[in-house]
Amino acid sequence: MLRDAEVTGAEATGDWHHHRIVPAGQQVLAPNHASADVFVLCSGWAFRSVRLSNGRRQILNFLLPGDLFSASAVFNDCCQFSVTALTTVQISGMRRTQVHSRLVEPAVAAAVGKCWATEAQSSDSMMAVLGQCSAEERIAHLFLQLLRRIPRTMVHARRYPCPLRHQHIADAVGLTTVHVSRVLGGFRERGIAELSRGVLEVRNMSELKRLGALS
Amino acid sequence: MLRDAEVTGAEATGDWHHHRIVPAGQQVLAPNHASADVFVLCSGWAFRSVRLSNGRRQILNFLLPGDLFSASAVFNDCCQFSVTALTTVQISGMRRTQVHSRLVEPAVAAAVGKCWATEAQSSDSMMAVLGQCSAEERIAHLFLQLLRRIPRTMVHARRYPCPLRHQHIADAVGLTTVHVSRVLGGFRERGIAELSRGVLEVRNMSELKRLGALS
DNA sequence: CGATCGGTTGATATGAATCAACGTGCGTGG
DNA sequence: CCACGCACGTTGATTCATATCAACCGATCG
Repeated sequence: MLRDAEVTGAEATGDWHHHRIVPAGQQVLAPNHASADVFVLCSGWAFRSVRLSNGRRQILNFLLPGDLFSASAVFNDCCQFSVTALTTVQISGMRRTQVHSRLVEPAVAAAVGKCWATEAQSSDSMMAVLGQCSAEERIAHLFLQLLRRIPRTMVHARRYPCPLRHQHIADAVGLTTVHVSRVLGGFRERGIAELSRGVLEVRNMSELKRLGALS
Repeated sequence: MLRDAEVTGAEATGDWHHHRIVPAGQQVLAPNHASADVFVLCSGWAFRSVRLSNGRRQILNFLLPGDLFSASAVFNDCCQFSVTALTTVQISGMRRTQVHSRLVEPAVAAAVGKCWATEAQSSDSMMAVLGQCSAEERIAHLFLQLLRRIPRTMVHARRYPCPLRHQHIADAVGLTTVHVSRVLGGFRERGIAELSRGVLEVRNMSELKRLGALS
């Protein structure tokens, strides 16, 4: 959990707003601990996940710069998920009370509402994918979701930065790493997409969309 | 969609609040239509679902009396899901603008926030179940979630009202009706639970919890 | 009385998991 | 600079859970 001693930058910005840097692979937020803060990811990639009693892990979503850890954290002080850094990340925390007091500003309320709606839609489509889609469709859908969110400025010649390992994909879409490897091998053979050394290269976007579009 | 001609009760309560009755099996809310209202289920059961391009349907959750169709509808006027009545239902619609203006009352804001947090947690656990659990675990988890929400006053001798058909269970947890039938047969044989003619009878709660508890 | 719907059961097919071996790149320490 | 270990990915063989196909049954309803 966030301990005061770990917080940096609080002095410079006032006590309602502070920053922290977490190296790749480390847990950023532990589950089932109350916190007075609402967190935003400022740089790097992270993911939100839960650990089940059988030891398995479900990745609930991936966090990119600008994402709230969870929009519901605006009203909820104790979250059941954990957040883990995928790359080195920079996070910013704001006091929940401070966020609440600014909710009277219509622009702030609208922004939170929009964030909320986006998250809800994304959860809904993930449930549909996990419940109804094949392995290929699941992975294609995950890629498409990520592609839409990776900033244009980071993309050159359809090569998208994407620091996921097979294990992350497997835990996000409910497959094993072995099967993820086979499916990605198929994508590569068929000239659809190729994930290698932190780069996702899309070779046939329309085929990827055909596989991964839900409706 | 909701047409004004279908709205009943608006005269009695003022134009910011109206009721409607929908018979079992009918669609209550069509996907991808904007609406100026936020809806609450007042009586009966319904479900929220999406239809995929391959024709398959994912039930996202079941709605019981008191549930908002979706908490995010408070800020979002166009939803991608549909809502269908499972039994005859009574619904109430409130003008979104009216809800917004009441959000300044701390009690209202807290209620919406709590509703939001509950929905988010439920989505998260559904994603974990769909991604990581076996057929038995999925169905047990669904039952446990429902049991917690069915009002005590409706329960006699561990017999819970539960108007789901196998098809609804199948679409909610991502299985076929045939396999749902086999799993429920197993539950019956092993004296865990029995679903028949709209009643779910729990015979061994601790075993059901062992199967369906996530953590 | 037939038709339809929901549920059950058996036989078979198939997609993904599991088990196991191997390769490759990379950091670490000798 | 090399040897080693380790994490990650790939591939093949096999197993297993669930889907699919098909037949049948009982209840309900026009």
